[in-house]
Amino acid sequence: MDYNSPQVRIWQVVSQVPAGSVVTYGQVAAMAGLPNHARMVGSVLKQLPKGSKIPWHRVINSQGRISFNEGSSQYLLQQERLTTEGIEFDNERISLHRYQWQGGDES
DNA sequence: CCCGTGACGCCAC
DNA sequence: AGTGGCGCCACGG
Repeated sequence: MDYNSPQVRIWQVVSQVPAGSVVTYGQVAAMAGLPNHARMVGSVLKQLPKGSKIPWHRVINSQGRISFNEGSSQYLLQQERLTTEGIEFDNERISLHRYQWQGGDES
């Protein structure tokens, strides 16, 4: 396993996002050293094994919305988890201004 | 190998 | 605010 592959770096970034905060796909890509590769983040998260501890639900799109189709079981699961962590939805939208994680937590 | 698809993001209308 | 086009690129057929 290549511990410096794009997917591993993406996992590492997402893993650092604290409960109660969110990050956008593009932001994760940039933080992982892959600017302009937001799509890859979605692709990587999609492949996560189902029992994964990685907090994939804290990743939303740049509009502050969940990227699954509204009403899908996945959408509901993500929304449920975020709500549980204290994140508020304003008409299906999350205020990035209030919840977006700004990193700066590096060691 | 070519092509459609997609958990994206930006910008132009 | 909605729609469409494009850049990006991993995946599956």
